[in-house]
Amino acid sequence: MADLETFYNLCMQKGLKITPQRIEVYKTLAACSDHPSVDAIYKRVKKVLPNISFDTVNRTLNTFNDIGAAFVVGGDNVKRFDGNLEKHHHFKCVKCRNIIDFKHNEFDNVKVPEHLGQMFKVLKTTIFVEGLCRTCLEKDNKLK
Amino acid sequence: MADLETFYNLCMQKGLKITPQRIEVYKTLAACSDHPSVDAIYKRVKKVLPNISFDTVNRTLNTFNDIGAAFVVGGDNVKRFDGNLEKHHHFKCVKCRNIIDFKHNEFDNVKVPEHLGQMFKVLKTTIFVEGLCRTCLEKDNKLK
DNA sequence: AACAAAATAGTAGTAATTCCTATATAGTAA
DNA sequence: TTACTATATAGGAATTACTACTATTTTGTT
Repeated sequence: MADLETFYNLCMQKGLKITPQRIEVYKTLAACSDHPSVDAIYKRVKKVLPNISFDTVNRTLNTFNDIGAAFVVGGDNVKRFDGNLEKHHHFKCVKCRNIIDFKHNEFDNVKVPEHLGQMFKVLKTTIFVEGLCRTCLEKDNKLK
Repeated sequence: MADLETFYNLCMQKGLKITPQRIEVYKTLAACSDHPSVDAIYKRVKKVLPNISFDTVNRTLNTFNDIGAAFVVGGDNVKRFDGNLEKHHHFKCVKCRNIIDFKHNEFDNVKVPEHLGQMFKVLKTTIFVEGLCRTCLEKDNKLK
């Protein structure tokens, strides 16, 4: 994730006020290498700002998502945020629904097709692999 | 989505019983070109099977996801199902969170890296593009 | 036709997320 | 600095999505 100064600029550009809550949520998310849920981030931020409310954390994260300072991953019950702006890709087990990051340089420079680039402002392109993880595969085999 | 006979075979292979509810959910999902939520599918199926319960629809869709007869898309609050097994890719607007399908032949034969293929049984590989759709872009510009 | 395992209907329950409103704060301009 | 206005926050209530539970029904098989 980018540094705080970039964050300040982004906020000013979007007309968002810089508040201690936003700064702390931003720093917390930036320090995560996993895909924390809102609740997980809330608990961590609460250690620094004990009075912060769950709603504020949730609203702030959604705001970050809107302005492209964070991304939502998942597709499951719990919304998870990805503050890792370093290029990486996702594998998702369709059974246990865990999402695992992986890096693969060849995937990092995928060219978006012309017609899409004209219709949308593209912020991010990732490869999304779905299948069965080893644990779920073994469970499947045992059932037979 | 594949035809009913393929569905029957898949069920037998996995030891799942073939019920009118499962058949109807399958047919309904197959007829959708969008990404319906559980609730949307429930409402449609209810027209044919008025007594079906929400729980059954939800459970059935999750079962389909488990056996690879459908996929979950989204990563937002509401779980959405994709019954379109034809090769296609997704664009997601980070702001309004709509997911739009697009086809691009060059994306259809992405090779999964060696180490991943060894760790997981890969069922599907798609390109996931995130950014801002035209509507949201225009709203953003108006705010300034 | 009878049986056992699996699936369903109809809630009730749980957990995640958003909404509401009074209060507090950030950024701006005098 | 001070005052002002728009925005943001805290706290809790409300809403929504999803899952769990149990009695009953059904499937696939003897």
